[in-house]
Amino acid sequence: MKFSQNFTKTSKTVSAETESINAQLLTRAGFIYQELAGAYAFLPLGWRVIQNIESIVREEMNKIASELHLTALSPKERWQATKRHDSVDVLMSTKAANDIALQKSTAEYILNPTHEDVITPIAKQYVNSYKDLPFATYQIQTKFRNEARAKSGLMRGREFIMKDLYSFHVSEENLKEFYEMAKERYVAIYEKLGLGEDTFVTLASGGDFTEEYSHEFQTLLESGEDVIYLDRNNNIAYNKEIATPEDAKKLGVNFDDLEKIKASEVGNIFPLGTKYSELLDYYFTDKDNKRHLVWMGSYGIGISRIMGVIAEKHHDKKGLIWPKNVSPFDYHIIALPDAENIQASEKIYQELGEENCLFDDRADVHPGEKFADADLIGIPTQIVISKKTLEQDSVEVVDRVSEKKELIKIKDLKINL
RNA sequence: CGGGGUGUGGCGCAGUUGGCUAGCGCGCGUCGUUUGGGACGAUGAGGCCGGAGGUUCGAGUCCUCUCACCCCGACCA
Repeated sequence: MKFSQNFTKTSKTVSAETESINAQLLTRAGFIYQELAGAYAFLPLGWRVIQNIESIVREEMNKIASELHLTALSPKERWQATKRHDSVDVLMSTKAANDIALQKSTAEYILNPTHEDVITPIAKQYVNSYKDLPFATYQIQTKFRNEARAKSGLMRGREFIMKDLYSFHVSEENLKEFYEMAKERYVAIYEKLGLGEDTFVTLASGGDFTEEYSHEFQTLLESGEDVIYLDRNNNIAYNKEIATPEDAKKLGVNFDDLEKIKASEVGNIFPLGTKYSELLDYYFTDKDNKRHLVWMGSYGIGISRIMGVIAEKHHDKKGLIWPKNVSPFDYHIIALPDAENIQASEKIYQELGEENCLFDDRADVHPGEKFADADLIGIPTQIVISKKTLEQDSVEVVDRVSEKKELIKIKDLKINL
């Protein structure tokens, strides 16, 4: 993409009210635009990051489930059926203004905060036999939760993008098996996202979903919203909300030796058991023609929150620093002004592939501003092209992190990158 | 939901005990100069100060209500 084709701009300043690093940097760099408290538009550069995160998630999820796309709206009856209509306080609902005005209907629609209540009736329509179980399906979609207090930029929104996976089984054992498989896929995802080293499977309460446990994936982060109790060597972690000396003992670790450290939840998995199938009368028939409740699991990953977490973790004074796998582009071509340089750079841009490059083709912008913009946007590899480099048939390849510069012959560029 | 804070051109801000024509920086337009780390000069456009009501000869400034956003806490399926 050419810089001149991107309609957003970078900014040197951001409101003094904006405290969170991810909101500051992503806003200044033109990745996101705040529409209201806890709801952000993803601008072209930001949307590419989201899509990169999504494709990493898809790659792993497709190994264990099929992708679908559920509705964002649902009838309120869906939520009444599971008794969550009145118990879930973050529920957002809407009515059709015109229906109200014309007194045609008073129907209330829910803006889905999650989809257990929605997917289960669908599963029930198609899968009623042990022969069709187990199965799993997932989607990536915008969720709506009326958080009492939206905060910290992308970290806690009222509208956010989430990957949610649901699995259905004939037995607890079968559920557990899949649950472990999902856990492995999650580990692989955070690895690919460049968060692997700092992300720990963390035991947490089952919350509203289940009386049992659940597992969270917590990424160590100074600005995180959670505190976890961690034993790095044995790879054991608890969420503070449930950590007790007794639990620690059960796992053979000394409670007092656990590291207490701040983290941000980037995913969670719940063994739902038969809670929802009971509420929604979801049974399957076994081979002896006996009816049993379906066992279910639910597995989430906060896509947009991950973008926030990455921004919080990977930046310096100058701006963002994207891990290669999620960076909006592979290369940031900085063509220093002078029409000739820019024209010459055009060929390199084509050669490296328009899809892979952000090409700063602005002819009327000073070098310093281009460098500052590139550092702020944070594409890991910068390619500087100037009269100086062209005289040597070369470009200067700069690493965003180390600032190491290397002169590379244009003809060797593809080999060296 | 409790507590604290902030709303003034596109963005970031200043605006004195109420006073005259509401300022500054960035950005934007035009002209010229400039081009390896956020250039310079000239010139110009753009705001009835979140909204409603009130006090006053006079309100960005004081009062009441309200909306929005930010921060701390509670909550977070």
